[in-house]
Amino acid sequence: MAEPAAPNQPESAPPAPVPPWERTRKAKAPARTPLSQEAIVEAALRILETDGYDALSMRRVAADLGTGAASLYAHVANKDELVKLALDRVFVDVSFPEPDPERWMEQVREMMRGTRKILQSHPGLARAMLGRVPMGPNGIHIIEGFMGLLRAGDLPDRVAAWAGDVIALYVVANVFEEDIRFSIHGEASQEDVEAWAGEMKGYIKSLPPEQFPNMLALADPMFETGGPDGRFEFGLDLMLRGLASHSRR
Amino acid sequence: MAEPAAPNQPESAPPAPVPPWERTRKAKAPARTPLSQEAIVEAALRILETDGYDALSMRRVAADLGTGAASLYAHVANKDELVKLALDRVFVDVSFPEPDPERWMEQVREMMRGTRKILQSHPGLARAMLGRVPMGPNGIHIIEGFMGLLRAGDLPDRVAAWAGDVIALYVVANVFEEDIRFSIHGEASQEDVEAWAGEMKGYIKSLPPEQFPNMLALADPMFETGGPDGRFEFGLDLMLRGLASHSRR
DNA sequence: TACGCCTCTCGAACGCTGTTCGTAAAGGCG
DNA sequence: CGCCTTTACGAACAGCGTTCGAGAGGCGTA
Repeated sequence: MAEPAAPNQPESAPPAPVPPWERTRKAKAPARTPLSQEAIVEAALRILETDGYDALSMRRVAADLGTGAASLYAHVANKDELVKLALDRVFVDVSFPEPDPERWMEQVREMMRGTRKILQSHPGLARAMLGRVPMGPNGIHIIEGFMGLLRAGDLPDRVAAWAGDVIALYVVANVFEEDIRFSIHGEASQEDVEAWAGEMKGYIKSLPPEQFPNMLALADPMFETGGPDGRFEFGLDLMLRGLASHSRR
Repeated sequence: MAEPAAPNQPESAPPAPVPPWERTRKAKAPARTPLSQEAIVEAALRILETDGYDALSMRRVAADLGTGAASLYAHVANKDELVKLALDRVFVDVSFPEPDPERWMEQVREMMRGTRKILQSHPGLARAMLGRVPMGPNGIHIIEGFMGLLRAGDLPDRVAAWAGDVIALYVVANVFEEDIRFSIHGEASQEDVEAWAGEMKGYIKSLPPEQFPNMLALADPMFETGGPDGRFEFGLDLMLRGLASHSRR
């Protein structure tokens, strides 16, 4: 597929041989399909965005590029590296403000919200981030900016450095968990979630009170969804409160 | 394995037909290989424990049981259910104390340490927990106990309920991240980790100071490993400090 | 211009995965 | 003793990441 006349178009494939005049004209331009690392990474991101992590396979990326899986390996060592490249690529869009000691906590909150949004829009990237220090050319700037915000909080160095880790892990894990819930239960609507929560609540309340007094007491808040961001915000706030207790400011 | 007449032995397979006397003897006892859900779950846990998550495949479980993969599906709907069953099975070993309002925070700490240890000893279970509410017959008791501890902290109901989620997510994510690091870099020894940290620290310190002032300032604590538990304890403490700020006690 | 080199492409194949199907065998029951 | 339900499981399907090796195109040199 993807002969000179129509490079990288998955569904074209005219079986007719290329006419001679076209062939000579092509001799100058890159006649081969212009495969490149950048194109591959972008195709991968597109798949991640539209079809999720499980749909991301080397064969699928290659197919979207109008070629075979083997061709990718000339530009990318393996799938792991591809995912890592995609990860760093997406960090271009994470922004961070100039640290302001007066409102550093709110700034951290905003930065984490933004990071979460971006990870959410590319299901599978969260999974790819876990267990890695994403220090690509873009990632390293993000980390620098994040550390700047934490340092504005006048925290002990060790607290600032380690808290960065913990908070980042929380954000990533939060998105990953959500991804998994999607992939298990399907992309449930808010109503479906509420319905499921209601069911669970009913189940909890049917438990023997003498054996499960605490779950019974907490059944309502436990299954109060809090909207799509409520619980995320709560956890973020919990950690920021913990940080505040370290701050000398 | 090690049955009377040696069924379930992957490498035995005597091609000779079973002698008649043996055959009649068999008629009473369960002649078929005594496959059961329990045996399958236990085999799965054994694999998880010794060879990690990536080694856990239906074929491998079946092979360890001296049978074929298809046989498992009579007792287990699919791999996902198998993992879920294994998850609940392992929760038998999680213990939790009688809530003591005087030291509830320390009790939470201990319970989370124990949970982490158990998850660590079965790589892959952490992954299986993400995105699930592990409410099996055992899991539900664990949750009840955990909620009891949090309630002993005299927190607002919503804070207690949601904090349980957040803290559990943190513990699981922490172990999962560690698992992944293992599977990427191999089971690195403490010295390897220290060596890698030293390398990274050197790299950070070689960065242009005007572009990366914050990372430079935090390079040392950032790559101070803190031992195998240091960072986990720090994160746990961070969240408990946040909880303390909610406590009415 | 012609040739050889060198890089990129990519079909085919390997060994792995989870899962399904259909057959075959064993146990309990009439 | 024979039927019938339950269980076992080899073979196969569709997918995966990755490797190999043949072939094609562009470029530098003669």
